[in-house]
Amino acid sequence: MRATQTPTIDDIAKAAGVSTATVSRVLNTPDVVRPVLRKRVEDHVRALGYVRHGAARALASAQSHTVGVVIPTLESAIFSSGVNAMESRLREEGYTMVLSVTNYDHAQEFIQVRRLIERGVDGMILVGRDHDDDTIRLLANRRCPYVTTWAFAEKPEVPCVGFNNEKAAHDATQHLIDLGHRRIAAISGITTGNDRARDRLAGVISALTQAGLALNDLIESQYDLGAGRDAMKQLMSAPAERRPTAVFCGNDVLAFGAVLEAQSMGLDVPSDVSIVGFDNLPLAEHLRPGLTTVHVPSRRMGHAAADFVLNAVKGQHEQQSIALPTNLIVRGTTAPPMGF
Amino acid sequence: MRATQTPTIDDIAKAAGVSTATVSRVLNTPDVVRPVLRKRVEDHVRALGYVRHGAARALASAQSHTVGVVIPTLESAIFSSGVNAMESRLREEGYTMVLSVTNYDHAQEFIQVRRLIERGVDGMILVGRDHDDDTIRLLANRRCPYVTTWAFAEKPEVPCVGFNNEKAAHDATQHLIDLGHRRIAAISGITTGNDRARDRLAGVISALTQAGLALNDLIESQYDLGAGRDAMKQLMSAPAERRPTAVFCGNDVLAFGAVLEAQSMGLDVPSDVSIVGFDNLPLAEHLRPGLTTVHVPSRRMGHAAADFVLNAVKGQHEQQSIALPTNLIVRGTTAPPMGF
DNA sequence: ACGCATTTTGTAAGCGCTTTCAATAAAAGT
DNA sequence: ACTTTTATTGAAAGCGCTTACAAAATGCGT
Repeated sequence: MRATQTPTIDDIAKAAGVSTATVSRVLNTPDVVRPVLRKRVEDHVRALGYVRHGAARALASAQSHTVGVVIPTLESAIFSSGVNAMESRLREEGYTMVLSVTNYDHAQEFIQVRRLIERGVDGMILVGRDHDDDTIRLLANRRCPYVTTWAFAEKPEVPCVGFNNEKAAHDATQHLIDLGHRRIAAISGITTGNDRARDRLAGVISALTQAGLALNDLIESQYDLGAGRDAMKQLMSAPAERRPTAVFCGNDVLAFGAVLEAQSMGLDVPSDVSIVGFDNLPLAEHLRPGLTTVHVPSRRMGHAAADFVLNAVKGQHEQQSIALPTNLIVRGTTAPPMGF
Repeated sequence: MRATQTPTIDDIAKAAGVSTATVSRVLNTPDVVRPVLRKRVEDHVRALGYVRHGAARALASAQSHTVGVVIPTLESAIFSSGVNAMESRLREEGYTMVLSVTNYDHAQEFIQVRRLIERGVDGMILVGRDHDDDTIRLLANRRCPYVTTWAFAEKPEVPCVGFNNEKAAHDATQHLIDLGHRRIAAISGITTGNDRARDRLAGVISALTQAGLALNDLIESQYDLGAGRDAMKQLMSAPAERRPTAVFCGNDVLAFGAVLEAQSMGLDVPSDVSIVGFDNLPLAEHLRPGLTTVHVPSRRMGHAAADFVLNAVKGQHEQQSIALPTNLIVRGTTAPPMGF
């Protein structure tokens, strides 16, 4: 009579002449039930087109087999590769990714995290070390395992699987200094509420300071091509003797914009101005000239972050945070300053 | 005694001295309960830090407030903007997006769809018109509302919110023909199991045929920069008199690769070879020269697709499929062929 | 003040599954 | 052959919530 309804575990049990407990077992721990029975149940499962009811499972077992991922945006390519890696790793392990976007807003992040907890995610992956106290407190109260990514700090207050933004930016800047640049400017992402942008900028400044230099100029800008171009235009319109000979960009999108704008202005990259980016997006290697940039192991990081939460979900507490290496990839957009 | 446990609706009910039904009501249909009581309950909800249990809700109400989105990949920027739009629309409506990736594989897609149904999504958004019969049948059997995107057909067998890939490619090709090109080649995405790629190619060929021309050359390639460059190199290494004077690229990533490769080979774009892309990714406008490409309203489409499923979830069946317009954006990579 | 319609609340029965615990069957000792 | 272990199964109690339905409270017209 309920033929049209979607079949439940009871239907299978009845059809196979076993108890619901047995059906549940062949579905979850097959090796614990006798092959004869297992086979019989499996046949009926197939025949009836049975599909498990996730909510019921989650309610009964207190596990949703779901992990929340909260990122600033999906618009740019910055996070896509890492998120893709997380998804595939989670999927391999039988988990489903629930994705939320915050638009770089901590208040939004709190709301998203809350929602994900409502959805009953077993664990959570966040971006960056900076979060509302509320967010972290909520996670802790609900004992929701989580890990932060795209950043790493020596004495992290939160578990993280990421890389040292400051050091990476420091190295990139050092490369410019070593090349002989003295007037170095930066186009940074918006630093407010964005620890990655802040750390990178700090790295630039520390390298500069260490070399007895000061930042030539600084523009904070949105992470998009147009904004990068605008910023570059502004930097390059300073009088020649004060104009930077090298520009550090907070990410590759900004750097692409900077290169393109410089070229539009009739400037040669790198002979008129050197540019370094951050992320090593696929385009970086193909652009003419190739973009010197910091390679970020986003795929590895995505995998590692997924593994980290999954371990935590499975009871592995007290895991060490993981620092992944970045490395500067020198291509064609950097060279010694003119006349050096 | 269960102070450390996460509070349930019963705890709230007890604390506020009302029944669980009332608590449920202030949570779901607040205007149906007297202000005094509502206030009292809300206070306790806040005080105890109560968070709804999604699985229990879903089980009891047969609604998860969740929508599944299944896309080929997150690696390239092709889908990110549309997915971002879906997410924000769904979120606005109180729904959560569950994202799955298929890597352009229909069998994977079936598995993902199945998993999402297990997770109890209320609706689903897929990409393209082509799917395994199993997938469509499963969706139908489970009465799971869904919509397909990034494609549109006049007499669609499945509901869709998308655009006409064939027509768009036809128009782009016509543009090349109108410019005077006669030797036109195509770098297509892998057409196997990809209706968008197939439709675009069909559009190219139909425009060509209509003009009494045949495709000069065709290369199917992965959707990535490197593959685009390789394909372009191959096309351009034909003897000058047979070499195409214009190349249609199945998407912008391929087109970026083609432009970059042509330039690397010392060819001028567009005077030596014209190139058109498809998608109008942000970079298209900034590249030098600007890429002539088909603008795809991915944001609008994402919103519309989300609205479509949401309506379907709310009982609006029999909705019309929606065709969104694309339009050719002529920039600097196309010009009449040399000596025309 | 009274009866009726209407609005608010509470009672309790599930939603579909997992899992404990006890019961039974099979295997292993002696 | 007879106990003791061990491997399989089933009965049934929830998991935390929603939602008929019934009951109680309120409002209204007269």
